[in-house]
Amino acid sequence: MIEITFKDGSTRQYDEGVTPEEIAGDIASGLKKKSVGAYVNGELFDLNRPIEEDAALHLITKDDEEALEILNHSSAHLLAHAIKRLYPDARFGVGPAIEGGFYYDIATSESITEEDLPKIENEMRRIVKEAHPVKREVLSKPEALERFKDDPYKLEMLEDFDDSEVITVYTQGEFEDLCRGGHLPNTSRIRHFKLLSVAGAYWRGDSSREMLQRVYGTSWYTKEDLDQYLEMLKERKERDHRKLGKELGIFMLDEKAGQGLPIWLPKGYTVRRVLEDYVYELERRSGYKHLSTPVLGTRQLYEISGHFKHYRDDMFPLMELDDEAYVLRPMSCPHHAIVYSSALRSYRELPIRYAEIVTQHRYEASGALSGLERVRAMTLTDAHIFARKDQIKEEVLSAYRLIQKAIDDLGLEIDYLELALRDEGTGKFHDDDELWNEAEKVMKELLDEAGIEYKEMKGEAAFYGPKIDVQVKTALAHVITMSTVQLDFLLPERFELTYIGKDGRKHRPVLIHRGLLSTWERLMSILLEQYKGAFPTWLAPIQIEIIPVSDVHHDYARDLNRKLIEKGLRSEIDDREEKLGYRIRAAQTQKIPYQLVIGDQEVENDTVTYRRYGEKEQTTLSVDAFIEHIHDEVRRKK
RNA sequence: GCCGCUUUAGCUCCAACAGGUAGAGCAAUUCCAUGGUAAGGAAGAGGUUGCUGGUUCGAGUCCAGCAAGCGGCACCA
Repeated sequence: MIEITFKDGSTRQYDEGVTPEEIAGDIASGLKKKSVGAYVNGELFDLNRPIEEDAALHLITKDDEEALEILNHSSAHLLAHAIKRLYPDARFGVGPAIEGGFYYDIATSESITEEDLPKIENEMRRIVKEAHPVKREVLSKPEALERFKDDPYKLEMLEDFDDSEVITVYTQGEFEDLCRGGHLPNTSRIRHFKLLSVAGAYWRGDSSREMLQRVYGTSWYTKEDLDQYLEMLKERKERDHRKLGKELGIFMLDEKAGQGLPIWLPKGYTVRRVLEDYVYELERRSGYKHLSTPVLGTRQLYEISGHFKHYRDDMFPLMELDDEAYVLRPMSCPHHAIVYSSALRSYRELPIRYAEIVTQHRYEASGALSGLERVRAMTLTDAHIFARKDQIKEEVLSAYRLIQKAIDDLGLEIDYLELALRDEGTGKFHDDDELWNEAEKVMKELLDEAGIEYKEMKGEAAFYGPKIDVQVKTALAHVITMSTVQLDFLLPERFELTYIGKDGRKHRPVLIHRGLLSTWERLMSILLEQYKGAFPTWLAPIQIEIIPVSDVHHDYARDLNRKLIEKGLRSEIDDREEKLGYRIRAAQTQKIPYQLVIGDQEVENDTVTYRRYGEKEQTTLSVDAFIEHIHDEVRRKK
């Protein structure tokens, strides 16, 4: 007999070899149905895995977070099982559960396309119906090597195991797979799933190795959950910034203009100008000095900075002429370092904060380009803070607070922070250990002291130093890097930057790189998605659409339009010879925040009647009250 | 860059899917209708079917190469 201790501290006696499933059934039949796995002394157990010794048992039910992972993981096996039947020569890489679903990496002689997915799904359903028990088996490494001798990918994975490590194999019907588990005890427990797409994926995530085919799918415990997830995917398409950007005239891409080189259309540029003005003012108030530097720089400049050595693959190639060579700048820190060094600096001047709206060019891989989200020419508000070492913490934190404010003003939310650190021995980072250790230590300290949580990301640092990346989540759970604060001890060395200290001697300042709101391109893609194209009034390219009922109201409407524009508002008039309903519909489709219908009543009383985008209610105000109303919204960034 | 898919009028198309020489809706244009909160009516116009080759008597339809876009991977603001 063994003793099982439950969550609430109570205990019960069972025969040795009892399974979590049996125990669940012993407690309540409903619990047995709901259970999908268990923790036995903290170790993840399958429901049907025997417990051999006294243990603390925690059953995982469908309501627990881990439950979906178990389901998706089992679904991946189900997928592989079906593929193996349909493509007998298939070999398998890895097949994990991921956020929102699962995938399996597969090598077949015949390529799988999306048209094959229904066929594979049907086979999966057949295997579900066949209700195969899922059995776990422990093997020694030599046994495992023998068992998978025909599967090169599994063999390669096995090589990484220690000889002493527990290796497990899961079998369902004629299909078996090397796998850590846990799994549902029977294929019949997978019900509501759908295969979503096929894509290529490098074996072991290594671009120098062969590419496998990855089939993506999603699996849920109820039909409602599955439908809801599929609905979310549909909604994501509806909100896609590329679709909205085209419909609303925000930006365009053109093959002849160049891949990854977006063109800002008048409406998009209007929004961008509002953002630029906003950021300029925000920075001015926060002690930043604005300047402007060129898009081209000499090769020498980027050799000094180290970009030429560490960043060359991301740069457009050299332009050589006469005796000089130039590059399109990928970053603006070298220019700002030059400006810093153009005068003798005193410790009293520091920190010096330079900000600039810069256009940068980066040679992004063609396959990485995507709408406004990944481009090759980008414009952003970039800043570099030159500070004394004793000012680092305060400056990094105040940069972070500025970021928080800007993100909040835009109606977005910070999801989490990443602290990107270096990974020694990759060659991606400069090699002064002392500088690295010091920089990483300060960053951790200041975050810890301020009680700010973060995720450490090894190997994600910039080549010149560690960085704090601010991740923002949109309305559709789309997480993206929005802002960054980077600590750099290297460039000040490279550019031999100095300031005169209290002691009359020269000292080295530190450089803090600060990216506030990503790039205007990426920010626009996020805002389009966030607001589904319906910009808040302060950002909207057209804030007011005036629609005169008929010809007799044109003069009043035009005067009104002029007046609104005069008052700094973005107003437009639609006096086309079309029916009222037609023009109202046009204004609504363009998601214009305020739609003003002007008829006899308005002309007579010198008023406007407006309807907000998406609402039915109509409000009549005097012209002056209306202007004040809009100005108030703009001030409050609504 | 890599794997797969896609590419027909300004936009959107389950039009032309046994290869016979291009069809619709919307938008735009002109005319008629002067209309109070999401599409009034009519007419005409608009395409070397992404580009370059090939197969064929004949190619939007088949084949090859290239380009761009999309889904991922790798890379990343």
